[in-house]
Amino acid sequence: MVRWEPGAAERLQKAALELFATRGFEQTTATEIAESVGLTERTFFRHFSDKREVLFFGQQLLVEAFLAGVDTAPPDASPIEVVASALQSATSFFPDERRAHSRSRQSIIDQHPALRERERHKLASIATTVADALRRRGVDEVAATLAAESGATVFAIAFGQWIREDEQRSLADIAAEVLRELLTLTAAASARIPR
Amino acid sequence: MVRWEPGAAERLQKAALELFATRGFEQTTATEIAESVGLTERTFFRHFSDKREVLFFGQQLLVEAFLAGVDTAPPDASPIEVVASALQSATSFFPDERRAHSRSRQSIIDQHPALRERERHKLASIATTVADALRRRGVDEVAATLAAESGATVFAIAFGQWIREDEQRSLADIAAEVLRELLTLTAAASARIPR
DNA sequence: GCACTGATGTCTGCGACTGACGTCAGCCGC
DNA sequence: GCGGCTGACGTCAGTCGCAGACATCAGTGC
Repeated sequence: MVRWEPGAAERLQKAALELFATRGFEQTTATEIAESVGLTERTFFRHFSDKREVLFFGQQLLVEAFLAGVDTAPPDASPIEVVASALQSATSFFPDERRAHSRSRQSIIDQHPALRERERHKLASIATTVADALRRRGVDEVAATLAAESGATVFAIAFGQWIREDEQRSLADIAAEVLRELLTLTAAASARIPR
Repeated sequence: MVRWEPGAAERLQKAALELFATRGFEQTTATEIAESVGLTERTFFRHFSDKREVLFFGQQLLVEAFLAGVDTAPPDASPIEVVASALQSATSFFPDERRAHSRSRQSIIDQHPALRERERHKLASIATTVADALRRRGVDEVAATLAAESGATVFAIAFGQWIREDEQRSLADIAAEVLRELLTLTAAASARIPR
């Protein structure tokens, strides 16, 4: 007989997701989430630094997928090529089986400005992490930031498209196309904006 | 004899800036800010939706500067050219006289994750607004988002460079160079990442 | 057995924010 | 010039997010 059920954080996250979906984010208190899985509010805040964070539990794995993609890029790859590699690695983190789950999770986030703010922050911190990794490869400050932020933008756009109701393509395919569109866009401008 | 001094929001912002700089953001309560200018906490929250927002009072003018730049771009301009125009317009919003003030304000923001989160959110909402304006010009969904987010990234990088201690160039000049670097980066990749 | 650790509960308090309601100068129509 | 209306503020009371301090006790190692 164990004193506590294991996996408290996971149970809290699952319960939070359900409660947010039914009652809404603001109408759900941390105490309710905790007690619905037999824990107290205090324990909730031991696992998550704030109430919003419960929705982002596990994101570290996505960050690591990005970094793995950076590391597997060939040594002579240009910054954007490295980012393309990171995108391919990161997108494989979302197989089609996760699509439905991602959709419902996203619909909660989209409904609450505070959650969108946190989501943006998470994306930005991924970009920062990727930029650091690029700098370690010798890419200069500005180029590293530009490339990493562009990658994050491409990821966000592709993800948004991936969870649309009528979308069939894989996230990786969509991301590759969006990146291609970015290159097309800038190429068109490059000819017309002189030094 | 007037019942209240005018410009409550401005006075609150000024007081908040000073208190945050001396005591720190978390160590300053909304009540303290309000009472330091002869108002109550309740009035503080009537002017600002939350405590962080007091630092971003007036940002609407920056958004309008971006939009003005979008509107003054020639009708046949490519999306990135429109963004370049928006950047030139927005950067003129920060003449060199504002550099010192921007620096001290930024040092407060940089010290508190919650404030950085809000700042990111503001930047993202600027990008969203610019993307909407691009769409109204007939630019398609993905291209509009990509161009607008790229513009926001360029702005953020340029702004960060502009407030460095040893920096002498104008914000507009820095932004133009950063944008040029983005085009160079993507051009290099465009040749090597096939369709 | 026995000390030690780590995840949890309990208690308590602060501060961010909100809704409801009261106040009163200035403006506006008559 | 008078009465009603409005808008900016104050007052009061409440909820909830979040954190510090300390107690509890199953499991683990010795």
